[in-house]
Amino acid sequence: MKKELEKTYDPQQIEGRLYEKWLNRKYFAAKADKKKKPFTIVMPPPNITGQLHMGHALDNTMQDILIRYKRMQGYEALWQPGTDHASIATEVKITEKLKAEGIDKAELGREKFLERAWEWRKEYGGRIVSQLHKMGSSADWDRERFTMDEGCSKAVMEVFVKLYEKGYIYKGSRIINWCPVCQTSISDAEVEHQEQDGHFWHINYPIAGTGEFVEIATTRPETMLGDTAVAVHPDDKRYQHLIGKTVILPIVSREIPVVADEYVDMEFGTGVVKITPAHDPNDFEVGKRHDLPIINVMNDDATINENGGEYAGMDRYEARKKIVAKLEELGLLVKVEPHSHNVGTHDRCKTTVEPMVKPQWFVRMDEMAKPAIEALKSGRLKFVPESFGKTYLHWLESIRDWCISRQLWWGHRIPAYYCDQCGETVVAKEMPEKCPKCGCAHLTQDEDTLDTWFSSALWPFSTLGWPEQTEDLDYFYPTDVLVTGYDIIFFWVIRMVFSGLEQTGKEPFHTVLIHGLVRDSQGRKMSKSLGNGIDPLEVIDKYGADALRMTLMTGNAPGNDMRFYWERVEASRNFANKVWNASRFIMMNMNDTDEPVNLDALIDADRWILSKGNRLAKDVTENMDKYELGIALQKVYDFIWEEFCDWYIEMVKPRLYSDTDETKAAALWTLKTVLIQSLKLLHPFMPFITEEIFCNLQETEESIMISRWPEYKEEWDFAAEETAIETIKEAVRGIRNVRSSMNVPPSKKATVYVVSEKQEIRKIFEDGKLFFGALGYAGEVLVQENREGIADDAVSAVISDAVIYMPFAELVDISKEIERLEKEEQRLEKELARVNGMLNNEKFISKAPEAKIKEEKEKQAKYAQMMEQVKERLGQLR
RNA sequence: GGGGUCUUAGCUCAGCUGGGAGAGCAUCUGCCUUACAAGCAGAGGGUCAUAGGUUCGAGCCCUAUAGGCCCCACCA
Repeated sequence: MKKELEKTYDPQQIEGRLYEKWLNRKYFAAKADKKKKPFTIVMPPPNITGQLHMGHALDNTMQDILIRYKRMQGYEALWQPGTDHASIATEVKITEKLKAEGIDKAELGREKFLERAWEWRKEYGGRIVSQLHKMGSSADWDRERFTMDEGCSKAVMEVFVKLYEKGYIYKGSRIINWCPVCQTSISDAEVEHQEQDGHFWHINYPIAGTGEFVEIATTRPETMLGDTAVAVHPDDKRYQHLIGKTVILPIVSREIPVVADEYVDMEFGTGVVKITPAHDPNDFEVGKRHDLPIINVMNDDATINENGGEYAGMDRYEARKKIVAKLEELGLLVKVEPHSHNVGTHDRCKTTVEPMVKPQWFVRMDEMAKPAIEALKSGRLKFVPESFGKTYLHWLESIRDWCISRQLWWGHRIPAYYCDQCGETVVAKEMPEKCPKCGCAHLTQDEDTLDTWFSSALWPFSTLGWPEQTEDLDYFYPTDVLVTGYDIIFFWVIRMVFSGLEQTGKEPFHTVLIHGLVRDSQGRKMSKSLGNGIDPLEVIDKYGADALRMTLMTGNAPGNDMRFYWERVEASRNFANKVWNASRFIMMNMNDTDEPVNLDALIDADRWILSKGNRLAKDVTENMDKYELGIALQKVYDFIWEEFCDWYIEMVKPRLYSDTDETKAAALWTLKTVLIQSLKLLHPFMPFITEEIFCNLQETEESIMISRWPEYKEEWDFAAEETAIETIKEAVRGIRNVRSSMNVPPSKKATVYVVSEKQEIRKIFEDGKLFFGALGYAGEVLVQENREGIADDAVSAVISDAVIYMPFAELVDISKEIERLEKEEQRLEKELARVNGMLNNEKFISKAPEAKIKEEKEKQAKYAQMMEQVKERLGQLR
């Protein structure tokens, strides 16, 4: 006897057990197998500081769905997992923790700090991984990597040295974004522009040797301490006479030149700009063109340094106040206007960044951007949805050099060594024994580490063994699909593409599948500060991983944000329960003799559902291949709930409950076959419940996840039977409709007459009498050619090619019946008007495709026929 | 300033290559029908933002407008 299932589905009881089973049986393991085609996804490595949030849940669900789908299709599917050291995020957390213990990072020193960091990694690095297990993620965990493990570090050194030797990596003193709180440089991508209300201070600068002034406007008065020029537009008629003169910088009393530069916008402000090369990227460029001195006036924590004279030691904003006050006192402050402008902030700590000139390492982007642009334009790389390709192109086309050095300790230390004696710079994978120039044996390694994204840019190939030419690299690389949120296209996707192309000559993947953000029910971003985040683990505890996965996948198109509602999780859980109970029903009715059934033994209803399921497999596969995961899931959902449960199972019941029915075995075979097929289609989305049912149903331990994905079968296509059953469904709906409008309870059975002139229609109902009667609450079903013997006042439902009559002796309400028929008449009139309109249009006839015309003609005939019946009934009743 | 995207039922959203507007939730009416009340059956509810255009035919393609969101950008 088959094992009986519990009455309601309880995910808690099965998820942990099944995941253990999958792990033990090594189902997730992929190996290079030349007989199979590979399919590879690299998991975006979560930060070791991280905890699973909805974004991870969505991201990983999508990847798991694709991996499970491809695995079932017979691909050697590798989902390569790992974690990211997340240099700055982790360093900040460790520093905070140290602080709480009363330890100062600087006092602790680099060595000891790194020891603590590795301890941290050991303690927390596995946390998020075990949380991903709860989602059902079928990644090959035995291959788990870490961006700072030996292999990845080796890849980083290799790339750094290669790019340096090629001249693509260089060190230079340039203006960079500096975070005064994190005390490190950051890249352009890490700067977030925020609109802030500020002021526009108009200041008079005295022109040297005259009693005149020139009025400049600035949003950051404190930077005037570092002014080394004043600029006007070369064509500006107002200021021609000033070019070449000098002005006296107020407060500082430095004499600085007036230069002409096209950067100045004559229309904006006063048309005169103060130039501070050390603290503004544009000014820096202007300074370079005019060979201006660079005077840095700030310390690393954004306090004013010794170049700021009496303001030294003050915070930049305090200095601003003091300087404005001083200018006012000197009578040089012309006016103050409110002004809103964009301020660059550090995306991690939200501190306003300070542009500063510092020696940093950069990656030259111009050459490497070209093939990355070409990859998209040629179609070798594509985004889903496509529109993100434009974002990608736009960024690459206007890309600037990438500042990769960070003044942090946790990360890959830059492999540059400086000779203590002659100062020579040596870039090498390992510290050289002596200076190649002067032979000195004392070299010191660069103190800086690399941007965390430098190592993640190599992730698709470093995890597969590169720079070694491993079998895995050869087999699994290039990978196939990259799944990620649109928020990290710039940080990560672009850098992987140009790195992949530069190092391996190939795009690291052919498709980038983009998803949006999971927001709260009010559409707000989930965030710690708002406290509106929903913990995926809580959802799993309450409703199960399958319900969470389904919630994240339904009703959402790629790239769009979605809102999280508990109601939606409930709906998903309800579906799981539905699947569970349908399976339970089937198992309750199965007998031990599992005899094979010939297709010839099937009746119309069986063939109908088989045919529907067959086409479903085809449709779902097409959607999956187009990455329309939400649509695919919706189709499986609709099929299981409506067609299979609400219709087919109900049709089959009278046969199963009868001891004498000869088609019982056929019914059971069909139930089981279609259920298994549906479970397989559902498995990528809801792995746990499908596994549990599949194994119970088949009495096997062999997982559904390694079963074959359903394929369309020609011999399961039954067009005629589909039409037949659709006719019966139409009749059943008609009956239910009539009964419902007359408030007839289901317990009240009636004789149902099916009247049709067409022999083939009568046959359909004769063949399906048993279940048609059950679905239509019929005491008895009589199929006949005309309405002989049927009371005139019997209620009726008109369907295509037939009329269904139900005599309710004591319930008749003719006026209601007429009302209903008149409504039907109106509906048909509208339909006919539409169809006739089309078919009477000569242009439609001459231009529309033939198939469409034929379709409309068939409809016309059908509606006309129904209309005739309705009119006839109305005539009789009136 | 540039680019993207959205505007569809009361709410949240689907809608594939143009060919009779869909789902979930909510609402209303009946049902404890021996898989499931986390259920079954039925019903109501939409000038698909607005205005033009292309087409035999537009929620879908093109143009403009309005509003929302997002990204990028060196107007000090």
